[in-house]
Amino acid sequence: MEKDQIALILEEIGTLLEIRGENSFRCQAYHAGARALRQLEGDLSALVREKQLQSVPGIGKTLAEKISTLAVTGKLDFYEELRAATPSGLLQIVRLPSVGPKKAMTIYQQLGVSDIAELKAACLDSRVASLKGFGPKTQKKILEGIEFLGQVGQRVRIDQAEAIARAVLDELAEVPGVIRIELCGSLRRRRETINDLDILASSADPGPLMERFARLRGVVEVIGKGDTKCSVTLDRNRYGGASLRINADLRVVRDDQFAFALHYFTGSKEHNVAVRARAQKMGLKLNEYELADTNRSIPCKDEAELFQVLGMDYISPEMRENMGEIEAAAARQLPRLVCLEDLQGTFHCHTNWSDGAATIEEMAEAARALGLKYLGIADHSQSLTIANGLTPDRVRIQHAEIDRLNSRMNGFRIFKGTECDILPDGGLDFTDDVLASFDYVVASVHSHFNQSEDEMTTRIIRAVSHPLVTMLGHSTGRVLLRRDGYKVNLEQVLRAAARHGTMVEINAHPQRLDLDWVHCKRAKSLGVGLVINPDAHRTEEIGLLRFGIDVARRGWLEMKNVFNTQAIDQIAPLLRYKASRAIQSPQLA
DNA sequence: GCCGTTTTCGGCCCGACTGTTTTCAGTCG
Repeated sequence: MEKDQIALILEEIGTLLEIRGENSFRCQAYHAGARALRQLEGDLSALVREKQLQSVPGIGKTLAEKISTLAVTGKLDFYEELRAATPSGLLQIVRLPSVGPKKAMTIYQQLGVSDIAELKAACLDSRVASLKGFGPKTQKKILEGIEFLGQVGQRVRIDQAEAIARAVLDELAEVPGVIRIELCGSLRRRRETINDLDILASSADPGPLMERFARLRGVVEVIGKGDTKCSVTLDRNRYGGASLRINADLRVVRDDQFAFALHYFTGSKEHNVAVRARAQKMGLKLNEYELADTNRSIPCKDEAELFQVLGMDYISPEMRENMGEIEAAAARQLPRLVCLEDLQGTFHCHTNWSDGAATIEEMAEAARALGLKYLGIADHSQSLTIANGLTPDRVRIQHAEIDRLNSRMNGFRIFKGTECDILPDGGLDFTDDVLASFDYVVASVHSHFNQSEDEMTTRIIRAVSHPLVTMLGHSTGRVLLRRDGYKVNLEQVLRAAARHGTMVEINAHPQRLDLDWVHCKRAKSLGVGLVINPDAHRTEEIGLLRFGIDVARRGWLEMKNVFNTQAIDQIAPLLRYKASRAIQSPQLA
């Protein structure tokens, strides 16, 4: 069984134990274990085989045994027994807002209600409101929560969340008395999908901000509102887009509390716990309002000062996942993360020669306008007829066109590339002599997504082992929140890429964003070269590169790990390097 | 259930808010 599946089971065990009223720290341990597993770099089966699971923070003796059992046999008696003893519908019920494990258990024991449908019926004839500790408002919230479940998926893509957040910040910034205001939470950490918006502001007078927030243009419901904290549901259609709902929280603090609150509400939770533990060891107390020793508060005007007092270098929000960043910051060994301004060009863009909307020249001019020094054109290859893939004859004509454009583009270079299909058997969609006519080759899977994991892994490894393949395109084929990627053992693919000097793409399109950040970090440690590509089909999509930078930073990448930070005069010889290396070392081919 | 430069036992974040109460339990982040 794979680690993501096992993580889901650990999470479910944690929730089931909560419903049964188990010690909350024991429940937490299962949730923490699930998260540790998800963020695990490298091969789970190897860790299991070598009995090294316990070396992973958050996984102790018990969890290591249970994970091993699941990994090897795909079954776990402890889990089966828990499931048998607790109606599975309760797992849905505890996810409803304002319902937690205690209320779920009360509903089950007092009313015999064990799934959402029964709960809805119980609310409609007011049986829920009559329970001790419940009332009409709770019942109404539960009903609304059931409706909400029907109409929305929970997470939202980062680009969508960001657009709504910008509109909200613009409205709030006008409110008199606002001193500082920032986005926090997973959006500030630049995760690929976002659950809700967290906004933090400082002001000596929170009242007007709270009022304004509850009346924002996008608000369809006020979930809760106090003196310093307010929660609302926003709908994007109030800002002119298609309907998309997301919850948003605003917290207002005094300005001298802002640095602590910003760190606290940025998270991640795991990072916060670890930082607080570090503070405790230093005899300090850290919470969302202050840092203090036994007799006095230690003022910090911003996060940089906060980290400094705790003996650490500044940790960028993207790295705050308790994945080693605290130790690295304390040892003054944090990487200098790559940033958008470091990018000199990019390699995976389409034009109207295949399924893009713009001409080669328009794409090149758009890239130049963004400050880039070169652009790689990688239109689809011949077998992708649905995207008007290029035949070898059209490739030759396109190359002549690129030569013509290059002859008059001062200080800018268009590189000749292809996004060449990886055929079902791992072969490539052009013959070697055609492939050799390009400056570089991006190899991608666009067909036969439902091969077995072994077939797909073998297929992709064969492609990245080819001496003329420069980089692997979108490595999992996922479309975020719409479809999972194909089944592939990325660990093996990354190892093959490292062995053959083939780069792996970070696809910057916010609908895709593969390689994900965990594998990105793994690729770095395996010595795989990464390249950030927008997969642009229109001129304005070249700007999507910034979402690829987010992934790179979450994956701890530095300039030297990202190929397209190289200056224009370095690029051409480096693109030829792999082919020449293969010729010199034929055993690699 | 995890963890250890004060601990192999005893901590593990805790404050805001809501809805139900009439002083507080449960949820949430």
